Amino acid sequence: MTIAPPESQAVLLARAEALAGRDLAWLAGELGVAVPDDLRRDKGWIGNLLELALGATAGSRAEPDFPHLGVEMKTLPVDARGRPRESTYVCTAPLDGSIARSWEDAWVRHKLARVLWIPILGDGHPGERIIGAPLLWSPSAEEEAVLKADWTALTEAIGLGETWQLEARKGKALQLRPKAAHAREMTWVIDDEGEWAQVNPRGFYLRASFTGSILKKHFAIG
DNA sequence: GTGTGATCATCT
DNA sequence: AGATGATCACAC
Repeated sequence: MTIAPPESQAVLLARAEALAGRDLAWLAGELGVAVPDDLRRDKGWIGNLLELALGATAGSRAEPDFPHLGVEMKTLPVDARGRPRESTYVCTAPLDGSIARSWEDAWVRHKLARVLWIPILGDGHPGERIIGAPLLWSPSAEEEAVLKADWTALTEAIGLGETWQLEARKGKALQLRPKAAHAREMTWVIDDEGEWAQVNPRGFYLRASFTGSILKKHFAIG
């Protein structure tokens, strides 16, 4: 079953809102998709299911999920208290020198310019998890300032070849984490002594505390 | 092999 | 329990 791409952000949001409160087993049934018993071997199952349901087109290409709308969709697993259970993957971190020269050009910034967050409630059987109320979001001035500061610091460390600094402890909101099939997978970088070196590929992730603050800001009872 | 979708597994 | 580092599946 294929769903046509939404013609506007309003339509996209309306579609997402119509799914809120449903469980994933229901949605999978509507789409003719089998529900796995757990996500160990289907880590992207929820994300792919929601993309299908909302009419995303980009697939695994390096584009927003809704290219014509400039919107990226991300599911966000949350616990009973409404706090994100995991960090959120944003995109691959370029370690090879093809780094954007400014935050304005950064891939991370474009990815996060407009995001449709879809909270997924529960941590039990995938089919029993509930689709939450969606949030069509753009970073506030303060949020963008934090992201920019983190990105600048992390990018600087990459640019200087300080490979030992490419660890998850850095960054208030944005962090670098391994992003590969396994730890033996390597990519080439030039280290701080100008020598070629091999390191595990990294990706940019949003800390759960950051995505949690986004949800809290928009859904907290005033 | 790289990028997209993420969660798992382990350590502190 | 929360964070860090490791890992799984699929498309191209």
